[in-house]
This record gives sequence, structure tokens and C-alpha cells, in this order.
Amino acid sequence: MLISEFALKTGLSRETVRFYVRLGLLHPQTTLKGGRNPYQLFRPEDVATAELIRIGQALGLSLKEIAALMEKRRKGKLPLKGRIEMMRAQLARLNRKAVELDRLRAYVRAKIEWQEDGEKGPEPTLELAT
Amino acid sequence: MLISEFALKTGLSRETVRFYVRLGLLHPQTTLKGGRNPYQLFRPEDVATAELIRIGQALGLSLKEIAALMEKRRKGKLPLKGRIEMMRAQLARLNRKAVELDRLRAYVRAKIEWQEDGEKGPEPTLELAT
DNA sequence: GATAACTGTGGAGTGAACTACATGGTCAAT
DNA sequence: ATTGACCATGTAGTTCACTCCACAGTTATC
Repeated sequence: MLISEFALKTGLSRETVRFYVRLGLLHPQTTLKGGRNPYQLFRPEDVATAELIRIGQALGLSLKEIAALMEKRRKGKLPLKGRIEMMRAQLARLNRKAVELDRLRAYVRAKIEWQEDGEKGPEPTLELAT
Repeated sequence: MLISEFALKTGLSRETVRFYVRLGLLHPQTTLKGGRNPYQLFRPEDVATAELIRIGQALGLSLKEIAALMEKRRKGKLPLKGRIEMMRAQLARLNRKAVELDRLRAYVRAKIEWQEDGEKGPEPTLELAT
């Protein structure tokens, strides 16, 4: 598919798509069409990649970080041990994030209950991580 | 407490604290100290406010949005029902985020196992949200 | 073959959220 | 009274993630 269709499918603007390509987040193929400035051809897997970008962003990763992770994966140059090592690090990060998120959720839940209870007892607090 | 102590307590830099004050996110009192440029006095509730800012950011709210919400709360214009409603919406947002995070974690864990297993069987995939 | 609807490149601009000075006033301790 | 650790203001710079635009080539449609 061409860029406009891809943009429509992913909900991104054409400009943003080109921006992502420049950053190396997307790797469309080049068509024979377009002469000196060949058109970019996007495949279904690129749509999946866009989805991954969205998720990464939702998790608070920067585009640079996302690009770096994808580059490593894409090259597959890492030996098995290295790949696993990398994914463990990623997982650890995700886990830390999950813990933080859970803490936040518990806090908000407690606060709602506390308010429904007429604000009796001590107001729930969110202790900062040390 | 003065700005340095406050910054330490909240994990923010002094510059960031001043930035937040400029944006109206924090409302320190003014001391008698400091002459023409009076020192800012932060109270424990300001530390709580800083925590709220952190939460809001984790939820993907902009500082502007956070400021707007706080302004509403500060003015006490929201009735109890409204406050609870707001927190429920916040909680729902957090929950969606947690689900996404769990999905991603499961994916990474599966991938690690798959690799440790010699990449036998189908490569785990991250089904896209519909 | 004119024209509308695409495509590309290059570069500048925007808004958000900091971050880094330079400059100068204030305070506590010696 | 000087020194060092604070404080404030103001302005400028940075990074990130887009976003806009002018200009030009290409393709599809009538």
C-alpha cells in the first residue's frame, strides 16, 4: 500500500509516517513507481510495527529508544545470549513500570473508597518510591 | 520548607519546581524572608500536589490539563459526585494502561522462553488490540 | 494532453517540558 | 564584615515529537 492508505490504516498523518521513516522506525520498500523519488511501499507488517510504536509510547519510551530496540531486533546480529539478555532487561523495565502502575491504581482506588465513605479516617497517600 | 528541601523531597530539580510554580501547578506561600524577592515557602500539601502531577503525567496528561483539573479542585467547585466521577475516569484510564502493559509483558516473557527453548515452535506474537 | 490527485524532498516552525546560565539579593556563621 | 550557601528573576537554549509548507516529479482520470 502507498503512504496515504498506510496513514489511514494506522491513524497517523502522512507527515508523521515520513517522520518515522526518517527515524528508522519504519522500513517501507521502494516501488518502481515514482521515478527519481520512488514511492514508498508499506506492507501489513509495517502496520504492526506502527502498533508497536504506539504501545512503546504509551509505556513512556521515546521514539529513539523504540528505534534502538527495533534496530537491534531487526539486525538479528546479537548472539542468542545477547538477545535474551536484552529482552530480560526490557522485561525488567516493564516490570518496574507495572509495579509503579499498580501502586498508582491502588492509590486511586483507595481514594475513591475513602471519598465514598464520607472521607472518614486518614486520607490515603501515595508514598514515593525510595 | 524552602525550595531546595522541597525539590529534594519530590525528586524534582529546583528549576523544575520554579517552572511548575510559573505554570500555576504549585502555589507556595511567600515568606517574610528574601526582601524584594521573597522566598517561597512550600508546605506538605505541596508535596502531595507534586505527587498528583507525577500521576497525571504517568497517565499521559499534559501539565496544562493537570493545571486545569487542579484549578477546578482548588476552587472547590466540584461536588462530591463530580470528584468521584473524575477519579473513576482516571482509574479506568489506569486500568486500560495496565492491561496493555500486561499484554506486552506476557509477549516479552513468551519470547524469552521461546528463545531459550531453541526457537522451536511458532514465534510468539503480540496480537494487536482491536 | 490537460488536470487533478497523488508522490517525494528539504527546510523551517511549533508547543511541550524542561534545563542552563548570568546576575544579583539575602541569610547564617565565623 | 566577609564568606559561602542559599534564594529570586529573567532570558536563552535544548530535546522531543511532530507539523507545515514550498516546490517539484509522477500517475490516474477525463
